[in-house]
Amino acid sequence: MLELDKLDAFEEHLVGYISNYIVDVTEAERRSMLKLLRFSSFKKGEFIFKQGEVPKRVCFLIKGAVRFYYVTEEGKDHTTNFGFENEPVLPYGSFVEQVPSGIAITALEPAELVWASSQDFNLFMEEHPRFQIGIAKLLGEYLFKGSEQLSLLRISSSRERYEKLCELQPEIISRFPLTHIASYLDMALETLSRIRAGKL
Amino acid sequence: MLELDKLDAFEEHLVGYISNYIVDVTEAERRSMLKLLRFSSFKKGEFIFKQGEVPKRVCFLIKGAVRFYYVTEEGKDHTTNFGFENEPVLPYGSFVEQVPSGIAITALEPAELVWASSQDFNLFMEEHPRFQIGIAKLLGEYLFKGSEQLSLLRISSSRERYEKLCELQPEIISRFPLTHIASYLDMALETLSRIRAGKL
DNA sequence: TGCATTATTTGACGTGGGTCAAATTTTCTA
DNA sequence: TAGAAAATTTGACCCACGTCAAATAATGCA
Repeated sequence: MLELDKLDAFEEHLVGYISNYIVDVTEAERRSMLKLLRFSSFKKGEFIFKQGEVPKRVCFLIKGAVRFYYVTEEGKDHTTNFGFENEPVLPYGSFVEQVPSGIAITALEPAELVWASSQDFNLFMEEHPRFQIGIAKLLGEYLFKGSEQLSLLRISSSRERYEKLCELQPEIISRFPLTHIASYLDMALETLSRIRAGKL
Repeated sequence: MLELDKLDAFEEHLVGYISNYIVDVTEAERRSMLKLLRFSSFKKGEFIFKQGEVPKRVCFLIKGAVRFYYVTEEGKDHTTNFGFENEPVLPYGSFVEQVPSGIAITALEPAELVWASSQDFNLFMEEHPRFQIGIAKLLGEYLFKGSEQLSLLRISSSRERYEKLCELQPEIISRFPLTHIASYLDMALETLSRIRAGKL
C-alpha cells in the first residue's frame, strides 16, 4: 500500500500533470485514482521495464531519471528517450497495444515512482470513460514529439544533431553521461567527445 | 456533398477500418458518420496537407497513394511516411494537438479521399464519446509504428536499412520511385541505386 | 512515332565519422 | 585517502557513403 508521507510529496504533481489532459478532476476521481497506486523505488541501473515483455504497469516518475533503450541482436545499445520527474514512464505504444515492448526502461539515477497495474488502470478507465479523452490527447502529444525526434535523427551532420539537441532538450545534455547522449544522437561516443571539444 | 456512387465504393472499407478500433458500430453511428463526409480527388503531386498549417480535416484515402514529407531550410526533402488505400491520412500528432504541422502530404498517384472538417469531427466525437476510445487505440498503434520506424533509421548500414524495409514494407519498394524510397531511408538516391544493383 | 522530360545508373573523388587502442581524468568504494 | 573501476579524451587509420557530373533508360505527351 501507499505510504502516506510519500503520497504527500507526489500527489499534487500527479494531479497537476493529469489536469493538463483532463479538465476539472473531481475529488471523487482523485480519490478513486489514488486508491490504485503503489509506490516503488529503483536503484541506479535497475530495470523498470524489460525489453521483450508486455508492459503490465503504468508508472509515473516522482524522483530521478530513466532511460528508454533497446539492444540489437549484435549487442548495440540505442537510447530512444529519457524520462524525467513528474512524467509518465512506460513503453506507451506497447502498453496500449498490449504487445511485447521492443524497448527497456532503466533508472539512470535512483528513482521513485508510483504505478498502477494495467488491470487496475483499465478498470479505472472503464469507470471513468472521460479519462479516455485525456489519454488520446496525451498519445497525440507523444506522437508529435516522436515526429520531432525522427527529424532530429535525420539531420546528417553529427555536430548539427548535437547542436539541435542542446537547443531542444538542454537538460539531457547537462544531466546524463556522454555514452547515452551519444547513443541517443546515433553517433559514436568518441565523436561526441570531439564535437564537445570543438575538434569536429 | 457526397456523390452516391463513390459512397458505395468506399463505405464498407471505411466502416471495416473503423471496426478494427470500435466494436459493433451501430447503424445510427454509421449514418451519423457518413453524413459529415465530403469527397475530394487529387491529381498526382497535389497537396493534401501543406507544411506549416494547422490540419483542419481528417482524411481517409480511398484510392491512390500519398507521401508524408518535410522540407528543411536548406531545401532537403525528407520522406517520413507513405499512405495507402483504406488508411486515414493526416498529420496525426499535429491534428490532435492542433498545432502547425511540420509535414506536408501530397498525392503520389491520383488520389481519392473522403474527409470531415475538424469541426464536424469534433462534434461527432462529442456526440459519440465511445469513439474516443478507438482514437486512443489508433494513436497507440501509430506510436508503436513510429518507434519501429525510429529503429529502422538507427540501423547504420544503408544496405541493411534497405533490406529491413524490403522485409517490413515490400509494397513501398515496389510501388514508389527510388528518389522517395531513398529519402525515406535517409540515404542518397545514388546509394540506393548501387545497393539495388548489388554494387554496395 | 518522335521529342522532351524525368528517373535511374554509373563513375570518380573526397571526407565525416566509425573503429580500435591507449592515455588521462573522474568517480566509486573500501 | 589509495587504489580500482568507469568515463572521457586523444590519436591513427580507413571506408561507406555523400556529392558532383555525365550517360543511359524510361515515361509522358503532342
